Amino acid sequence: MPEWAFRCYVPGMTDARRPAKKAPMREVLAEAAFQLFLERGFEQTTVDDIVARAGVGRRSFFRYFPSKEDAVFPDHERCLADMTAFLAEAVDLEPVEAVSDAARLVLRMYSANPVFSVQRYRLTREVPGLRTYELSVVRRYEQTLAGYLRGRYGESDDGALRAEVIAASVVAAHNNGLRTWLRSGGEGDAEAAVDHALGMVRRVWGSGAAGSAATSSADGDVVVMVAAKGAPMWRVVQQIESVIGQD
Amino acid sequence: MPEWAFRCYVPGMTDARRPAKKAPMREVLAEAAFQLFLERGFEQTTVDDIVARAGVGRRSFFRYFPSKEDAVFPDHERCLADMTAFLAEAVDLEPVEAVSDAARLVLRMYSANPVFSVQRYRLTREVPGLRTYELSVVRRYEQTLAGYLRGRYGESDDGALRAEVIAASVVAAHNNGLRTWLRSGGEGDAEAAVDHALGMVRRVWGSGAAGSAATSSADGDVVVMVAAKGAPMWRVVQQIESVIGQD
DNA sequence: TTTACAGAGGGTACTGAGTGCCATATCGTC
DNA sequence: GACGATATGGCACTCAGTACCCTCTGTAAA
Repeated sequence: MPEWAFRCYVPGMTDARRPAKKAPMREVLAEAAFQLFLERGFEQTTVDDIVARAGVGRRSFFRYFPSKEDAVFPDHERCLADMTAFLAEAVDLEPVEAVSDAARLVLRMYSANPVFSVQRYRLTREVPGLRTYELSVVRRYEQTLAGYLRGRYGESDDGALRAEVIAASVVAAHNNGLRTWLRSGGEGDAEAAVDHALGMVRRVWGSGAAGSAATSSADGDVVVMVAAKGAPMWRVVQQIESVIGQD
Repeated sequence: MPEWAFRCYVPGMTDARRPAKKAPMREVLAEAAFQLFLERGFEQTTVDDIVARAGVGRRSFFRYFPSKEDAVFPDHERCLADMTAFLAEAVDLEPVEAVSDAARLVLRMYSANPVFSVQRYRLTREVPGLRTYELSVVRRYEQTLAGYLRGRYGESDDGALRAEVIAASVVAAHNNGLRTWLRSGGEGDAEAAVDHALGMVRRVWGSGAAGSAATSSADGDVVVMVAAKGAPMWRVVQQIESVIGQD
């Protein structure tokens, strides 16, 4: 575990990565905590153990991390802020594209520190308390995406419902790709795995899919297509895309 | 809060609802806890308060509930078991239909005790700890659905990915409908709200949608349709459905 | 009837997370 | 040097959750 894993934050939307002349206590604590968690396990490590290794007072830990779990995910707050900022600017993007790109910000945070991310993934898988904590983090991302989509879709056509379902789909697809990469030990191509997973969501829900497809079909607006009886709808969609040369 | 709210469990798949001659301690505890949570708040109520009102020893509380939060959701374990049992039998249903019906089991648990469900909803909304706990419960439902879909879809065509995205969509749609009903104070039609929400998911992901549609179009397999440039894919799907007389 | 046993509940003491309060640096500023 | 602000340490407390052991009660075998 290189100590810079706790210092450098990559999605680089805000003012991160000042060289940090005195190794801020937050990072010292996060590193000490994570090393101990790897050595003896999360539940077997007390906050007293952490502050002892970090050489600081116990009270200081809770000044920087509201709970022991927070020390395992020291970067999500910033990433969430970046996502919010990104979406605030994303007014001209197609909505599903926008939230897909927003999800990619999270992926980039993980893939920037593969070793750390993989170790954390294995740790989180083992500890129920960390799994629950991670759920609450993921939920905040999902609500951020849903809030954005609600704003874009407005009240029309079950906008709120559509926003929530799409947000859930994007998060599920993103996490599927991310976990595939994490299970590989950080060896494969994380971007490709997530792009592939998000592609399925974009094809089903995105308006860019049909839009650019129609544009790329020089003949105009008429689509003629043959569908087999009993074909599932997602396959029909795939078929439309292949007919009109999408993807 | 009628005391039967803690006794009668409705989705009735297993051996529930024995009259319970001596008011089992688990229900006594759940009711005492819930009343206290409503009176003075969740965090302001200690386990000692609960066992004092229930007139039992402190140790007994943790024999029936692994944590304080569990006392707020005393019925989910059983509902989860019912869902698992239901899906184990659902081999002939179309997969998306099956998980939609499975989700309706959860809804039925809520709508069986409207007053209790609405009070719990308001309580959960206020208490971060309960929100997090609820997330972990919802996640278990979602994983149950995803596991079933994985089994149905197999390894082909990104089966695992599709399973997770659909499970997430179904859960999101279900929760949207459920929350709509809960926010209404339990006045509206819960089934209708959830059916409507699940309909959107079924139309997009279900194979029954395209299947029965193609079947109902007497002309055969050829679908001719006109799509406007830049139309969103979900609207294209809607259009296909209306063209071939679906829904 | 006595004994053995099992299962439900009660009691006590302990660990450890998280909080509130106050004391103590440390640092820049006037 | 005085002063206020911010960062940190120390202490005491509450409370959730657990380990261990006790009592009681009902039941079945001897």
